[in-house]
Amino acid sequence: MAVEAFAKTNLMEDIDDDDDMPLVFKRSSTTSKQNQSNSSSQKQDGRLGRQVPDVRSPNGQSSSTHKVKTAASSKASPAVSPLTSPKASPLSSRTSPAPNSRTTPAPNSRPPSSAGNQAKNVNQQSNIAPKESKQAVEPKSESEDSEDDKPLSARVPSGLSKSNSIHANKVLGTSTSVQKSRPPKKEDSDDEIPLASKFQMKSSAGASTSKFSSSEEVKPKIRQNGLPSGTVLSKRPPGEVKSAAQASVKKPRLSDASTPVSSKQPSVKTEKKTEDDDDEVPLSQRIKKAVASASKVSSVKKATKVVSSSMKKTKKKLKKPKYSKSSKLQPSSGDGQKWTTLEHNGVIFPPPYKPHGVKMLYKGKPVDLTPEQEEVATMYAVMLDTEYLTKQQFKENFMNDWRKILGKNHVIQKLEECDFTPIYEWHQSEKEKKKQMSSEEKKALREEKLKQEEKYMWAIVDGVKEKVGNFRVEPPGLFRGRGEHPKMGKLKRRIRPNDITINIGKGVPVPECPIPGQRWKEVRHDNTVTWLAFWNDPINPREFKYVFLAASSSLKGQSDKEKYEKARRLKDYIEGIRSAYTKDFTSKDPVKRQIAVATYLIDKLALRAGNEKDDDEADTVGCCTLKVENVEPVPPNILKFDFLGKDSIRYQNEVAVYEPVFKAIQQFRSGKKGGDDLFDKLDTSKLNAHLKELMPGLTAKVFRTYNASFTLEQQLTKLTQGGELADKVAVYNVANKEVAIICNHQRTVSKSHSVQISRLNEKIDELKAILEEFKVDLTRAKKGKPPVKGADGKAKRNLTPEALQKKIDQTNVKIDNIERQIETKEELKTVALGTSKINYLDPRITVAWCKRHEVPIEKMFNKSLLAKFAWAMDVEPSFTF
DNA sequence: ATAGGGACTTGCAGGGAGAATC
DNA sequence: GATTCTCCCTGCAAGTCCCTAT
Repeated sequence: MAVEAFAKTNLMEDIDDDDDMPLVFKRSSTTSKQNQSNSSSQKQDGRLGRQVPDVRSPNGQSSSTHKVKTAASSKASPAVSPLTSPKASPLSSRTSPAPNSRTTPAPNSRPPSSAGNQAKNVNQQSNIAPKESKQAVEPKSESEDSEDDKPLSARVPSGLSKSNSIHANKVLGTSTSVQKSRPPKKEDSDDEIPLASKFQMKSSAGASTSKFSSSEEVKPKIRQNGLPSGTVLSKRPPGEVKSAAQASVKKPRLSDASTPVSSKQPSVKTEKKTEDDDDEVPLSQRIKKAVASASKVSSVKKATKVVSSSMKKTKKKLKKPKYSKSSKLQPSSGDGQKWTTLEHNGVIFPPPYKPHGVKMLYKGKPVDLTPEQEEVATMYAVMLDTEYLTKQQFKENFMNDWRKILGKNHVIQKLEECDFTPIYEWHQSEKEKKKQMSSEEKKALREEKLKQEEKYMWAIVDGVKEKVGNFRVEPPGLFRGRGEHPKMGKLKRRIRPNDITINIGKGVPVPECPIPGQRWKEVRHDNTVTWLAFWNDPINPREFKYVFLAASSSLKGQSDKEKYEKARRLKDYIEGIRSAYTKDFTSKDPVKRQIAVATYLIDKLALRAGNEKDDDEADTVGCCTLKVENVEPVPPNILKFDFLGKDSIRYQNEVAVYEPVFKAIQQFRSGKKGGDDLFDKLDTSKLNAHLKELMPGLTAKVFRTYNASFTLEQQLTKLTQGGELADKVAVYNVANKEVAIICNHQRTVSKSHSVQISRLNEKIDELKAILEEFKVDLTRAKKGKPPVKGADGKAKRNLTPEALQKKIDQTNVKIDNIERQIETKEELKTVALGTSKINYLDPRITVAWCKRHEVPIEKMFNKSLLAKFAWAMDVEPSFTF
């Protein structure tokens, strides 16, 4: 507990430290006051004729300007944007607009590839012949860099769209044309920089990190992670590798309580020493250490067998051992060990139910309910104004579960006779009361909550204080499945300590069970996993709910980095992969043919893999589970996609594909019914197994990351033209939007959307009326006449024609601005930008771009993202994905 | 080879804080 | 100062993919 107090102190210091000063990447000392000072409520894309949402700095300062001209030039508009979208259809200009323009952006909004790309596609035939599919595709060397780095659609030659010439593209995926020159490899990755020197870079780096003095490094005994940029220096670096002894620990079985983690748990102090020692060792050396020790023990450890053998395989196939090193030997994935010491305080439970005593009605009469019955009734009552209550499935499931609590002979028998309104109204008034609380009261409440939760918010992982992600146990409620989920409305019962398994380091105190008289279900000491606790999902008892560290933790950061490194590695293989699947479009082996087409769709359209689903899940599909009815071939070569994907989000798209793909799809469909599997010889494990043969570690989802990050970088490179800070921010948002569209990241239109739009339209009307008056006054002023009286009947000031003209111009600008605002709002009303930023865009692209263009990184990343991407902050400005 | 357990990432919605606007 | 708007955070559902047992 002394530890905790101590750590807390440091935490507070660190927090105090971090907030106010923006981390600004500068190339010269002149970096822009001007950058920061461009302030207005909106920024616009002048040429585009639309606005881009404002981006605020963490202190809330708006950084937009009204005079964004170059931000996204006409070229920048997605409507005419070139090349990067995987949805970009070769026949885009021919494809008729789909009913839902949001979900079918590609055919209509994607332009042909740029002239440059056409040129690049001239020499299509690859030097690299398609490999036998049993062999990993040869990664191409850096010097072979070609257009194949691009997402497939980015490479689709414009000739097709212009001339509808499929033949022009027949060797799709095999081009080796020259892409614009890249920086030398050594600049590409900071992986090769020894950790120690990275730290030096950080602490002595110029403007961007100068506010963090190196003295911070020696400050805390327990270093703290999970804070934004300010704490970068004191956190355990993502690339850190365990010491030899740590790395050699056997991977234990989950249930193995005798996990051979060092039996003598070091105190935090001791731990710190170990850490510090390790910190002094450059990453490369530590990797060697880890390799040596890992190889020593692996042969005798049962649990590590698989990993070891796959490592061998990997090493053989990989041309670039650095990847195998970084992805296989670092702590988060090496021999399976994720941590050496782990301390935390367990989880916090929701408060027990407090009965309110408000009686619901049954057949118009008040009913007495026990607290337990009332609790469930209240869960339902508070949802009266949601869509769920229009769904029969929800009501049925609810009633079935509630009935169990009411008991067989309860007066309440039929849901239709229930009137929950009194409880609903009580709940509404409680909400209103809460809303009406003064800000002091609210603050006090918040602080009280924080005080209760503080101890659960942090874990100490290998001596580093890390934020815990979800330390609150989920409260009971009614299950809100998405789409038509068969289990919606079922009661999610209360989770108790004896449902929860705790994972914690050996030799440290087991978290106290916060509910007196109860105990944890189990305590494990499994250092091969990152979860701190889990319980069985009451809705799907076969599934689990985990408590993990927060996204800002080193553990998460490390795996995040590995994810992007893997995607980045794909660019070295993509050419071979594409030529391999292109060849297989016409393979006689139906399995090969299906794999080829599926891979093509995943590559081209960023589809998800599509695992099989049970009957008790919502009926959604991904690539491998597409049904015949989900893909309609429209001759000569259009595929119309329409299906519900993850979260029951509809995917609608019309894409022109190459003839062999089109034919293959027709063939896969023939003789099948609408509900039959399109890829009947395929599932995700077969597909992924195949992909792994092409590139170690490759799975379907890597394509999504690759295409998203690649598109971002392409768009940024293409669209950034200097200009004001706001222009650049606008460019970034345009690029971000491209990616969101590719990935089909949608959101529901906000309730207030139409109100907002009509308000803006009203404003425009008002301004137009004013404009007309000014015009009349101007004509009169030119004739030396006084202005007409205002709408209020009052006389107006005499103005010179020049002054009036100025007013007219200003009003026109205002009208333009609002019109763009409307356009942007409409464009983005169903597009969610955040998801791609959080999950798909390699933050190093953004950071490097910010550094190159002197954009403060917090214009792009909010506080959470800064913390999550702490590992990416020291990337070189020359970084390319 | 396959099913299913297990661990982790990805995704959307809702609510609240605080900034912007009136 | 009140109201509106935006953005961010949190919650938790729903995916992916690996691994092991059969």
